[in-house]
Formats: sequence, C-alpha cells, structure tokens
Amino acid sequence: MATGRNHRPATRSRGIPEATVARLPLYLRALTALSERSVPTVSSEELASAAGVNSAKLRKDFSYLGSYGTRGVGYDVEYLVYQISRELGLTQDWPVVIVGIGNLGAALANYGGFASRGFRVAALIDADPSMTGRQVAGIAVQHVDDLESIIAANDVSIGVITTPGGAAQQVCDRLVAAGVSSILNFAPTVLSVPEGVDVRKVDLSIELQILAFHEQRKAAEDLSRSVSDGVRVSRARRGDQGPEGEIPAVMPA
Amino acid sequence: MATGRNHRPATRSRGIPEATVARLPLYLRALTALSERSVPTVSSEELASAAGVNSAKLRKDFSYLGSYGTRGVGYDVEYLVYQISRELGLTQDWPVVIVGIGNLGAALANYGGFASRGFRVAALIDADPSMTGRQVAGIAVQHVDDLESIIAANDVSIGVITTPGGAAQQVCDRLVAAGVSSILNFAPTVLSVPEGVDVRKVDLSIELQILAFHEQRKAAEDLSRSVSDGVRVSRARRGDQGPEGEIPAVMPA
DNA sequence: ATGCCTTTGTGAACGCGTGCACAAAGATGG
DNA sequence: CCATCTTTGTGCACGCGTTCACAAAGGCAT
Repeated sequence: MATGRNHRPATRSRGIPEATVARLPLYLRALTALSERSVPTVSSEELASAAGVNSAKLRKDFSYLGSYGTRGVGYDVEYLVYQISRELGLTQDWPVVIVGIGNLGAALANYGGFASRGFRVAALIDADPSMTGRQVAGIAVQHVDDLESIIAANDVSIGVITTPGGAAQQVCDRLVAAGVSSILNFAPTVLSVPEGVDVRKVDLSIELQILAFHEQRKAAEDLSRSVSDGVRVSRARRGDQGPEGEIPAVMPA
Repeated sequence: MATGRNHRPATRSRGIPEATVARLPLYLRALTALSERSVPTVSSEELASAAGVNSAKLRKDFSYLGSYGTRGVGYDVEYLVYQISRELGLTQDWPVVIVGIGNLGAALANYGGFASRGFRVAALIDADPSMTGRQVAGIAVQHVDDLESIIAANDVSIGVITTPGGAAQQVCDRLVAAGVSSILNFAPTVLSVPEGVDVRKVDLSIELQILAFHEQRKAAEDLSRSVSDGVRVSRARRGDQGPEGEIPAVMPA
C-alpha cells in the first residue's frame, strides 16, 4: 500500500508530519556542512536557504521537535545536528542488506553516503551462483538461499531491493518473512507488503517520465509563443505534439 | 527552488495536478503489462489494484485527461496506453545525457528502463580524462569540456547528474546554460536553477534516513508493547533509544 | 424496447501542508 | 535596569489532494 512518494498517507507518525520527516535529512545535511565549517549558530533564514526551503516551513518543522532555538540568536548547530540525528534514529547503527547485485546494486554498495550516516552494508545478496563469493565494495556476495540466516545473524531490519522487477515481490516476501520491516525498492514493481512494513520506492524511469511531461509542456508553450512572437525556439523544431497536432497537457480554458 | 519531492509546488500544469502526473507512469506501467497479456479492457478497480492506488483516485486522475472509459465496462487498455503515453510526451524521443560516469552513472547507462520508454542515452560525460573514450553500455564516454557542443549537437533537453556533490552545481549551471531545462539530480546537493528549469532529486541517503525514522518508531512501539505484554521483540534488543532512554519520535499525548 | 446491472465520472466534504504575519522571548547595548 | 532589536514559535487562512458516495451512462439479457 505504501508507495514511495507520498508515504504513509493516513497515519501521522505520532506528532511529526510525514512531510517534515522527509525534510529532516535535508536540514541535517546542511547543518553537518555548517558544523564542519565550525559555524556555531545559524538562523532559520540562513539554514532554510541552504536547505532550499522556506524559512517559515523550517521553523514549523523544528517546532515539532521542540523549542531548540534561541530567539534573537538562532539555532545551535551542534545541538540541532544531535537532536535531528536522534529523531531520525541515526545515533544507532542500521545494518542494511542489498539484494540484487547488478549494476545498480553494486553502485549502491560502493555509495559512500550510506556509511556516513549510521547505515552499514551488512551483506550483499544475489541469486546468480556465479556472483557468490565475488567481492563487491570489499564485501563478499552471498547467495540468496542464505537470505534468511543472513538477516537473522545480522539483525537486519532494512532491506534494499535492486533485483529485476520479476524477482522483486518474491525477494520482498522473503525479506519480510525473515523480519525486515523497512524496504527501499528500486525495482519497477508495486510491492505488496503486510501491515507494519514500510516500503519506499525509487523509480528512475518514473522520474524521467515526469520530467518529460513538464518538458513537453514547456515545449508546447514555447511553440505557441513562438508562433505569435515569431521567436525561433530550439525545442519547437522537435514537433510531434501528438497525432492531431494539438497542444498536449493543456486543458481547454 | 524545485526540490525532488513535492515538485512545482505553486504552479499547476494547466489542468493536470502534479500529484496526478506523478501517478500516470504508474498506470502506464500496469497498462503496458495488461497490454502484453492482450487484456482488452480493465476496470478502475482492477487497474487501481495493479498500480497500488485507490480506485476513486485513479478515476479522478483519468478524469483530468478526459472521458476515456465506458460505463459498465471499464477502460480500453490499448487506447489508454496511447493516451497516457501522449500526455506524458512519450510518443516522442527524448535524448538524455548522463554527467558523471561513476558507479551510479554507469548503472544508469546500463539501465534498460530508459530505452523502453522513449528515452535515449545520447551521451555519457565525465570530467576524468582517463574515462574519455571508454565504452560504457556501448557508448563512448566524452569529456566534460565538450559538454556544450554535445548538448547542442543532440538537441538534449534532459540531463542526469551523477557527479559527486561538489561538482553538481557547476555541472548543472553548464547544462542549463547549454539549453537543458529538465534535470534529474542524484548528487546530494540542493541545486539552484533559474526559473523555468525543472529539477527532480533522487537521494538514496535521504530515503534510507526516512526509513530509519519509521523503523525506530516501530522499534519504540514494539519495545513499549513488549514491556506491558511480555512479548520479546528482536528489534527491542538493539537498545540505545537516545541518551535519556526516552522513546523518540513520540510526542507526549 | 425495457429494465437491470455494472462501472464511470464527479460534486462535496475533509484533512494535510504551506505560508503569512505577528506576538512573545531573549540577547545586547547603554 | 531599561529600551531596542533580532529572531523564534505559532495562530490562522488558504489551497491542494484524497476519499466518499451517488447519480448518470451504457451494455446486456429477456
């Protein structure tokens, strides 16, 4: 039920809105950068600008965590880093398994952003026997037959699925049965999971299609503007705005 | 200003809500699967189930495109595939450049989901001279010095950034200056772009942090429930719920 | 042709998220 | 100790998105 975007639509996480939770990592990243530059305090305006959000939104977000600011001064960077880290559960270590060590799985295994924030790649799992034992990012790939024991041995609760779409649901079921209750799904599949399991989806193809929609809309606007203004627009040459040549994605006013 | 999630917050795309646009690729995928099985028609209930959404939401989404269903019967699969494809701009070919051919960039270049839906990897670009000329996914990597000419020669309007965070803004600026107006950003950076340029962000680290938040919340709930019920919960052993041992992410009722 | 049955399309209500605007709070200088 | 100035925290209003519930519409059997 839980899809990647607009996550956990009904249940509010007991006080902290989902939209706020989704922004906390953004703030944390900006704060960490400030911390590394030894900046002691930061105002909501500055931090909001660094995180790319509205300052009122940022203040409201922080208000859900508590009153951690000082009026007239701003927020203590170190303190806020700690509070957000704790709220996100990053003060503890999260072992993660990656299932499906293809190009993407290998890329994720090598991705530095994991280790930097409390996430540790506990195991790499693949169904291909010829992959078993191969070192990827310094970790030996294990066979999917041992999935359950690997999960149990490492007390893993977060799984990343980077298998082909056809295998995703099956892998998901096994992960969940083995005790994993949070899944990051890169496979182009709608996973069905029991109540209590969180799924977030990252779908590269969908992201591109959304961009294409807006791109087409912009092209159509440019086209209609160029017709009236006589301005030549590169993208307008592309043509093919549908079979009837009508402007797509534009409802009749 | 445009962040990856909740995209284009103010401007509605002249008739089609952004939330609907984000779901169209989901419907399209489900419909394509039905089409391959030669299913002629589908009801909103069936399709919604396949796409993992509410049927009322699906019907309202389709209502923004027009009245393409037949009451008492459902939707014609082939016709709907065509209409959605056209609406998303997938009837035309979108040349895409990928900048930053590391693990992730290479994974994306090899990703089959691109070509299957009107997207064509027109060029791979990297700043490392030793990468220049190397074949990745059958495409020769080109040097970033030639970025502008590559964009122009291929009439590229969509760029994918998979560089390290430090290089992302610079690459972004050059892409935009060269005429790219839609960017898919995998770098952990808040990109600032001029008006009219769309940016979608995919941040693996952020997705994991959101999962960790919910995971921690579930662990805290399990913990408090196990205290009263005497149920032993695996995750409860993990401990370390913050320095005061209080339950995090739970506002006092 | 007529009545029934299924399914769409949508009006209306509700809830969440956002942003404005301001009062409260606290630091700082005299 | 008081005045001033900065910045937080939040009440409020607004708009978008979701969901319900039902009337309209069309197929189908008799």
